[in-house]
Amino acid sequence: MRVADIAKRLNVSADTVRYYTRIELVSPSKSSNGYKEFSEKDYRKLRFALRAKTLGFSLADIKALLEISEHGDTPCPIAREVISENIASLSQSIEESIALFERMKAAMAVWDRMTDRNPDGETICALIEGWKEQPD
Amino acid sequence: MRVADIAKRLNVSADTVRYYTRIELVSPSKSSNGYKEFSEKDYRKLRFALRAKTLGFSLADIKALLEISEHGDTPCPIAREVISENIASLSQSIEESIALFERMKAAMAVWDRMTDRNPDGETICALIEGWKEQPD
DNA sequence: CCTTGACCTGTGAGTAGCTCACAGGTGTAG
DNA sequence: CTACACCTGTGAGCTACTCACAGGTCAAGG
Repeated sequence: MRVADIAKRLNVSADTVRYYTRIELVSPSKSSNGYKEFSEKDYRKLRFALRAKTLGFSLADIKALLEISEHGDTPCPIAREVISENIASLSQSIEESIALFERMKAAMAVWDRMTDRNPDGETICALIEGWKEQPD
Repeated sequence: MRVADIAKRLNVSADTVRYYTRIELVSPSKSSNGYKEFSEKDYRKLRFALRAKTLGFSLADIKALLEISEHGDTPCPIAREVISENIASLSQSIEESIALFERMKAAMAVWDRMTDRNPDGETICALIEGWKEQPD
């Protein structure tokens, strides 16, 4: 299989397959004209990578898991450890995103209230504006 | 003021100030030895940038707002437009993050149930594993 | 006047995970 | 054999920093 074939089978872009090859998640052989030639094993590795990605694994983590597996060991203890860390950090980043979301909505709300009374009011902006207050 | 002074006043790292200068959010003059020399106006611009960032504006957006403002126009209509778009995309990305979070927790839960019965079970891993199923 | 040494400086490169631009190769129809 | 569509690999670009590094600055001490 070449890049376009395997990309279609995996339902991702050819560029993504090329990128995964570039970071050596897989190392396809090269045909005489220099084109990448993917094996069935490469396909399964990439499929594994895409599945792991839906669980939030980074490509670096995935690469490590594949290497452990290639070594004959089970990657599972490490997979669990990683996912457990990821759960913690994702939980935190969701909270931060929600806090940001609230700030953004609050800013918009202030602006909406202002425009009721003051059609050309730019008051939301004053929250962040004001760097020009003095001439210099 | 030099990099370290302004960084301290803004409570950010000197590298951040240097970065903001590099992307030309501000363009401090240079003293004879090549060091950046920040004015009070630069300080206010950077303060504006940091405030806008807490509302989710990207540095590219902020740069645009500053340029509009410098031109003598009010950046507020654009600021509102941008924040409104950002609210939509952030809302979506929060939903996606939560879905990911659920998938991760589900995977961990499967693993927990398995280990109750099967101390060395690596079943969570089977969810993503299996790329080695055939020898090749 | 000189030197030590702490601290500060600018610049270049690295991060994650692609995506895009680009010059050139391949393969098939006519 | 020549068009021409399509495919290829590689290099660079994206965000918002952060870090490494070689060298400059400056006050204290000799």
